Amino acid sequence: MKLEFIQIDKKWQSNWQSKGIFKTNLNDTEKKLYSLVMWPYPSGDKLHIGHWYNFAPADSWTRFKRMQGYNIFEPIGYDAFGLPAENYAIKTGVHPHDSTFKNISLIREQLKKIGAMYDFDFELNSSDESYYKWTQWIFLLLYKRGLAYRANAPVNWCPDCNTVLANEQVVDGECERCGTVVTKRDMTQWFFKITNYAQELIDSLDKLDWPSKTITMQKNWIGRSEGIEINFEIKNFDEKIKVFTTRPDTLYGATYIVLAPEHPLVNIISKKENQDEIKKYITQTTLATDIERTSLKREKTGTPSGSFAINPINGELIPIWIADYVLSTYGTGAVMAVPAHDERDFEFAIKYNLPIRKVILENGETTEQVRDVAFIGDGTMVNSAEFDGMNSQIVFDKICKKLEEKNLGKRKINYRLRDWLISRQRYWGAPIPIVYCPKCGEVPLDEKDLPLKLPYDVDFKPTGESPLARCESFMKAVCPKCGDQNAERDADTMDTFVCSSWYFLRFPDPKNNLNVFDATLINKWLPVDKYIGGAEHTVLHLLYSRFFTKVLRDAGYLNFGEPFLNLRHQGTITNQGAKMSKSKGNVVSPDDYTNEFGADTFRMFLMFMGPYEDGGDWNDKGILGIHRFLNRVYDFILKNEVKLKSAQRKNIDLNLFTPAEKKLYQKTNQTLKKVTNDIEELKFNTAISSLMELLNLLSDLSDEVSSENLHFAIENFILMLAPLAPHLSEELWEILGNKESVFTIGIWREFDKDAIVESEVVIVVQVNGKIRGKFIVATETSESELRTIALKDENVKKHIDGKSIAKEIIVKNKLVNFVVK
RNA sequence: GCCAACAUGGCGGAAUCGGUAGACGCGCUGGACUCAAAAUCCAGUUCCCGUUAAAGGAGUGUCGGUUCAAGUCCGACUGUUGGUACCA
Repeated sequence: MKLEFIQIDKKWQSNWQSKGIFKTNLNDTEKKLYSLVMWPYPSGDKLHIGHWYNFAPADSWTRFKRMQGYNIFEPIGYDAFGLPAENYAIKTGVHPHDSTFKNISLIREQLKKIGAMYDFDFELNSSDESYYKWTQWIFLLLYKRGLAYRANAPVNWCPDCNTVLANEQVVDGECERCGTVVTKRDMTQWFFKITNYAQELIDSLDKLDWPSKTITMQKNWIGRSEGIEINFEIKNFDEKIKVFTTRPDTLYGATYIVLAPEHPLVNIISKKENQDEIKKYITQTTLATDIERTSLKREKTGTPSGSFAINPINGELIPIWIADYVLSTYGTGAVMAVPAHDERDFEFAIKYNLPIRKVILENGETTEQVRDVAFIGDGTMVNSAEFDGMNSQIVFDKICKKLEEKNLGKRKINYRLRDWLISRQRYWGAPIPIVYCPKCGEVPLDEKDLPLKLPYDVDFKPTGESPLARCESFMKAVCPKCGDQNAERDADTMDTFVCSSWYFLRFPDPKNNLNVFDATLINKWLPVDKYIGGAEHTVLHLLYSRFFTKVLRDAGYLNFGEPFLNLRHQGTITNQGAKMSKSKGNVVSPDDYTNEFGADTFRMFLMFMGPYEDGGDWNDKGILGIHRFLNRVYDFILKNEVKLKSAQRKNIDLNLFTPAEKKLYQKTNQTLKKVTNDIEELKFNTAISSLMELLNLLSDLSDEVSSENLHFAIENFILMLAPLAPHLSEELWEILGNKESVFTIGIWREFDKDAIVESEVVIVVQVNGKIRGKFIVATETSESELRTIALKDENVKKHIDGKSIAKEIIVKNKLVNFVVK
């Protein structure tokens, strides 16, 4: 039996390919549906369970939509640039280009074994020059629009990967890839101005059909906060300290000011007698890593500057401190400290014995009461002059107004989002299309000179410097502007996320290599209608892709601003509670299962394990259950082949049905309804169990129903099974005598609305909420009748006897409940 | 610490609206077939009491509440998972 399944897989995979039934006609956009999974990284580890868990159910959903009549587009490609290939090369000497192209051909074969509808004519490889030409083109577009700039800034550096990282790639102060503690470096690097789109990236999230968790995470990452920038004068100095606060209502409670150690005013305003301490303090803080510095467990430290600021609202003199709990990278790098109403300031004030002045009272609190924690909520104002007694939320506006009128402050919106640092000091990526001319400075390449090819013969051993810098033939350039022969190229390559954040735009027209960006097909086929992939890309790929799409829209190329209308995440499959990884040695290979049971069993088991969006811990115990089920289906149809083939096609007349036929017909339609709803919502597990129920009923009734009725039920059964177990279903469809594929567009059936209504229902009889009896009646039996029947039940009588009925609850088609005393 | 989600048999998990808890599958037990095994088929399978059956009791993390009725709604707590990390 095993062997047959493998053969059936092969037979239909080659049949589909030779007949080209899954080729998409891109000119037909009438009922277009662009279904996409996040493209895989072609590593040497090949496809793992996680890929299967992403791709196979996504394909099942897409097959279902095809059967429902959609013209579907389901392409696949490879996110081929990146560190693993390069690290592998360093270890083994195999060139990243060679290993990547080899891995791609291996993975392509594995992908074909899933039995998905991928049209490999549309396959993409981001490390191919025909692809990265356009990655570079997008870079130039951003450059021209003032959205790509080079700046010297303290950047995140991974000492192990020997490259800088984007903020999004630093997780808990560690490199997202290798877990090495990230350090800071001052470097001149390329940035994309994603911050220009901060507000729109938040606003348009509301229009998307995305998991709410993902939307919240993106919002938090962008981190919008409304507040005011307040100018504090400094006693005896001309300079002012700009402070950003979201709580202007607490201004009367500000008892000191804090500057980040990196703040430019630190050197200017430090009093002589404090300078030694301050120098010592700054050295000490710069030695600390970001993790140490931002760890909440670490006790706050600081040192006084010796100078004083003037609170603009009341003229009060308050000391200026220097402390590293204030970050130089957010806001203005300086804060007004309100210890009574901010946890961090409170902790600091306690430690250094700074005054704590309450200005907001919690409900029922008195001014005199001493708190042992900061109160950060809203309440009634005290100690705040004319604002006393008012609600703090109202005072927020009043103080802003007052400061703005006096020109002491300006309302501002701050974002946590930083610009996207895209330079990487590595070899295996898309080169940056910029040259540096001794005369003209920074000059972008001309579009017609793209692609700027990545040279093959490069010594890519990591030294902390970009490998391309050591490749003379690459580095030497002619200035596109003045023709100077001594121009130089940028030795860095682009972050792979640049490559992967626009690939969905490339799919509809992958062969187009004109020198103009032609978006005709893109605008027809996008946005992507269904995007399924891991949740780990929430603040990386998914945010960058949205940014690029908006830029291209603003440049007039695209007629849409959001790339993915509907997004879903498959859950994570763990093994013994841990994420599968090579280093932990807990990776489960899908190949072992597909070789033993075939693709249908394996993909169906993945879907049956539990809710798709939950994932779960790997356990292959149940796979035999699915395999048994598919075998039973196969055996059942072979056993009834003769009867099925003798069936005459004729109109169904419910009135002539025997009870068994009626029951089967009803169950078939009920299943059709359930499976249609469930697959649509990616609830594969319950769709499969209802198919199992139908098969159980079919085996019970097959001898009692006419061949026509059996044929009807089985035909529908195979259609419903088809998206889930495509190979076997196609085989069975053929056995039934069909010439066309079971995946013919629009073949899915509508259920018979009249047939799914139950003619009889079980009524439960309760006494005081406890079940004491059941009976079957015709649907819609009247309440009074239900009451009469319920009271006849011997067991019910027993429980009512001797007591009086205080209340009767009768729910039609459901239950009768007697409340007795 | 904060935010969010979740908690159901031996296991994975079902349960559109508050109305029969445990669908479906795994596993297990017994039986049929077989020289035997595998496969397959049939029956049983939340727990306790009873045991041929009926009847009864308990039960969806813990405690409490609302309701004729709570896995489902409300409150508190515990635990698990995911996110986040001094963002002023």
